[in-house]
Amino acid sequence: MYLQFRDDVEAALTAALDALDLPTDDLGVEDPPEGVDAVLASSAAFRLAGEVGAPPPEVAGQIADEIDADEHDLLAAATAQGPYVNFLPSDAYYEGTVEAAQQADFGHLEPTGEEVVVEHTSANPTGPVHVGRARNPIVGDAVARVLSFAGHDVDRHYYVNDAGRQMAVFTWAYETFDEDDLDSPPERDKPDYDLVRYYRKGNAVLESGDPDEVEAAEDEIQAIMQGLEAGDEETYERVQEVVDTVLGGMRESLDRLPAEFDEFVKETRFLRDGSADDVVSRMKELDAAVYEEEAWQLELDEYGIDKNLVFLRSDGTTLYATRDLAHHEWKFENYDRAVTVLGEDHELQASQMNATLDLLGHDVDRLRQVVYSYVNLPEGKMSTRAGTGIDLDDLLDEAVARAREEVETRLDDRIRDDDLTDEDVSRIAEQVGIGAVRYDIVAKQPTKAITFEWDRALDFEAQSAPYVQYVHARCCGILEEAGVDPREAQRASDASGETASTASAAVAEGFDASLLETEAERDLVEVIGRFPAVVEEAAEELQPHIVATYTREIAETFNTFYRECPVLADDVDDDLRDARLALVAAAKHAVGNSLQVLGVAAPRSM
RNA sequence: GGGCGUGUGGCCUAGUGGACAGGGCGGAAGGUUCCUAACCUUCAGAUCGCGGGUUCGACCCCCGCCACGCCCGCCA
Repeated sequence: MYLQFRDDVEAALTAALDALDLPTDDLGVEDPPEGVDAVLASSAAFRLAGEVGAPPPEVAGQIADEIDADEHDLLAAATAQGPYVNFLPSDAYYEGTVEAAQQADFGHLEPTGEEVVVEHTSANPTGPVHVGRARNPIVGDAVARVLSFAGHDVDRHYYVNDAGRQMAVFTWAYETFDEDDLDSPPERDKPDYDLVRYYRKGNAVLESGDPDEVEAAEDEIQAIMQGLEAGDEETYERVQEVVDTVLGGMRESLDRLPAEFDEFVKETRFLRDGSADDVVSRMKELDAAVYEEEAWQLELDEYGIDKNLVFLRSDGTTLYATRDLAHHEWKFENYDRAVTVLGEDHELQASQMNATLDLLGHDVDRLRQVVYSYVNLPEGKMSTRAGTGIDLDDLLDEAVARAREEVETRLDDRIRDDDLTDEDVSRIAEQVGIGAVRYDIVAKQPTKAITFEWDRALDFEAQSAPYVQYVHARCCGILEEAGVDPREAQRASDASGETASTASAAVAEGFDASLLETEAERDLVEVIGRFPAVVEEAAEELQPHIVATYTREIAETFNTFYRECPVLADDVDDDLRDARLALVAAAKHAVGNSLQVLGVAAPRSM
């Protein structure tokens, strides 16, 4: 409805400017500040003042006068307020918004038919996922969700680095050492925690072991790398055993977020199917290709990159970057667009790859990156190899434990008589704890640096997931109290909008939105109405934190409504009650679905 | 040294060149016979890193500087 309103405003504005014989290329449509009684406004008068030869307020007046609101159903009036033209919504707009938000799939945009692959996380399978990288799966999953909401056909990929030196080291170490050689038992009974000990042991030996031992190890590591490059099946099997085992453990941790993948794309695939060789041969033909110091390189000066990209070693083997090029050509073949979520330390690489793909004749506009900076500890970086850092599992466990504590202390002075079961307590602890972690990360611009602190990451008050989740629970509480099955309602918002719930449909029947006339109610309708536009913008910009900002706003607005507008009180007239109930259902969908975009659970009770 | 990114009250954070820079935490003071107080209300607190410039108008664009982070391997 908001999007339609925006179309109407643009049409009306264009027509008015045409009638006044003014240029229509800059409509200046924007969101008015808080306290202004309009859904949209235009600042075009500022720029047109010179042309008209009159001060902006006068121009705004002329434009407003030229607009006939009656021509547009959703528009009540266009009024000049100082230099601005404000567009006020009609009753039909409020009615339509509340109506539209009754649908469980509220906020999903029209299918675009565009196939998009979102690659994220792609951490080397060397050990447990730690918090330093946790931004990647959380931001990546949210990006995938927001694109999906925006109507795209989304696949999520994890690119598995199984062909590099790290995995060769790991394989050698795993095959060489025994449990007896290791210093300590695994920190958890999980394969990634088990095997990372071999990786650490191997690296320690390589760094400061007996020279003969190190030399023998290097020979073995080289043999493994050469074997992979040559497509030797036995070597491949040996490495895969380590890769798949560790990856299995990492997946379990990622699933908790949840961050799930449609495909784990292995680097060795592009070695085995010949596509890495193929891209190498085409690169050699490029004008920018040079053969220096026995290695094939690419000069990328024309892209402002003064560092040559080596794409074939002097021993004839490929590099990570080469294989990644083959990987991206594969993406281009199979998808319309590709989004990669990567750490800031990979930016140069990404720009080199972009430049190379461009040289190879690809349309690099189809490729976009979302860059985030790593989460550090107050004492410094986290490292799998060194074993410094906080494991994601530990963070999530602690989050859930603290949330549980919180639920239990609140149990005593609970007003609501809803008899939370032990299962409810566990469910809430899980939803709130993990939600808080996700929200804390997804709500910030990914380029901002984060220093990890327990208390900051696990604050359950104010601008946090629980604040928003609580609003959802309040909505569910009211609906339940009114006789609407909360599980129906819940399922509706979980089902990615396949079917509207019967419960919500029942609420939608016969309400009169014009009864919603207090400021608190109108504000709430207006904020709910913006949700599709928020999804649209977040998808366009690949910035899920925009949705997080929105959830805070709608939560705040709902809380004001909640305080000022009783729904089920005895002295509330039946018609008003129905209208408000519809509004609550609308809010529930807007809040629930915006949380869903972020991958944060929407609890039906807290 | 070069490239990229970040810099908003004590702390964290939002902010398409346009209507008084929004929130939150922490601090101070209040609110629950009423649909969940993980809530709400009020107060104090800002030279938007610094200096220039463009513009009718700059946190936002341009130039210079400072601080911090990341990168600059025939590693991944």
